[in-house]
Amino acid sequence: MRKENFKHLECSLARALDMIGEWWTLLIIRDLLYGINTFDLLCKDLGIARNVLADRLKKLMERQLIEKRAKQEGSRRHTYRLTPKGKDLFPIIMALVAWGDHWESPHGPPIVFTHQPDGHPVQPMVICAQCGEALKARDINPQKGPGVSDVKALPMTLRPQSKVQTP
Amino acid sequence: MRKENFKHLECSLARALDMIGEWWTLLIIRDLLYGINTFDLLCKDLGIARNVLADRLKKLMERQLIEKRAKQEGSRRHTYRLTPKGKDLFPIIMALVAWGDHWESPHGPPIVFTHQPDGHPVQPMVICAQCGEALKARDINPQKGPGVSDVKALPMTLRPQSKVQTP
DNA sequence: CCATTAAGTTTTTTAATAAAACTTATAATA
DNA sequence: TATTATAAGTTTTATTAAAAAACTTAATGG
Repeated sequence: MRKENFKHLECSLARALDMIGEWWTLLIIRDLLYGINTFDLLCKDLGIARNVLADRLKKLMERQLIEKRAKQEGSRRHTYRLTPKGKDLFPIIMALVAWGDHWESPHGPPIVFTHQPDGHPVQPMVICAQCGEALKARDINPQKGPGVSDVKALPMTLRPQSKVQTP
Repeated sequence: MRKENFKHLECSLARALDMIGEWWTLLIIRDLLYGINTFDLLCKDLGIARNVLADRLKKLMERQLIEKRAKQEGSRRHTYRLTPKGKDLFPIIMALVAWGDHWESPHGPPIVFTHQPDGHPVQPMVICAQCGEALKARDINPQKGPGVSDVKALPMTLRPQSKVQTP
């Protein structure tokens, strides 16, 4: 049967993954951040099949994460650019890179990112902007929010008749 | 042909996605964080097919993001738990949730996460732990790191003969 | 004007997903 | 104790997506 999406879940993680959770998508966004921004460059850099790249770019445009611009007026040669919505994924990509550096790079990071103004190595960390503390799972509690349209689609722990205990 | 992995890329994002980039995987980890931790509970909560869930759990165990424990000694009823490596994805999940709340939840967030000790709504933000600044793409520059084993697998912008310009 | 490049599309093969039925063992209940 | 229900998968079949390579169409560059 058809590959499912996550629209049946009342969850912003599911919604985010519906936008960028497909195979290759986050790597395409990474490349656009690097300035690798035409169809053929993306194709060559990632080693992605052309039909798959075409599909992903189309979906990313529909979802308004990227846009396509003609290099010259009326030309069919294009450049793909991230929209603000797409650029806003940059910090998350950096956090994933940091996770990969830490857990999956035994010989040291393949890429080091230097941070302006003084060029120190960047060290991504997720904090709560409200209180400044680093995020830890045990300090956080999920509750039903204002955007709920179907209680049955919430995670079990948040449904009224829930018998599952949070850890 | 077989669905590719990203081992041909010298990039910690690619390595992270090889661990958690498959369909469903991050939602399974989210559920484990919520305390939804048995096969049947996961199955029911997510609406995932049983064979796919079995495949994902097996891979997550191989990759040491989760582990399985018998509820009682010798029993076949199990509980799945995140390892430290798996738990370390929590801040990233929260950052993705925040992105989804911001860009994909026009009626407000479906779930609000309160933050200890005073229960204010959490507001995930990625900063540089070194200098304390919020991460912005323009302040960051990628450079070849110590873990590079094949220069041709680096992103085009970092290869010696590169002609692509970073934006 | 001719070769090359860019940006896809089409075709074919292979792999992954979904759904439902099935299996095996354990736990709860009458 | 016998019966039923639950848990944790596995198997089977149908559908969909991905990979690779060839093909198309238009625009540059020399």
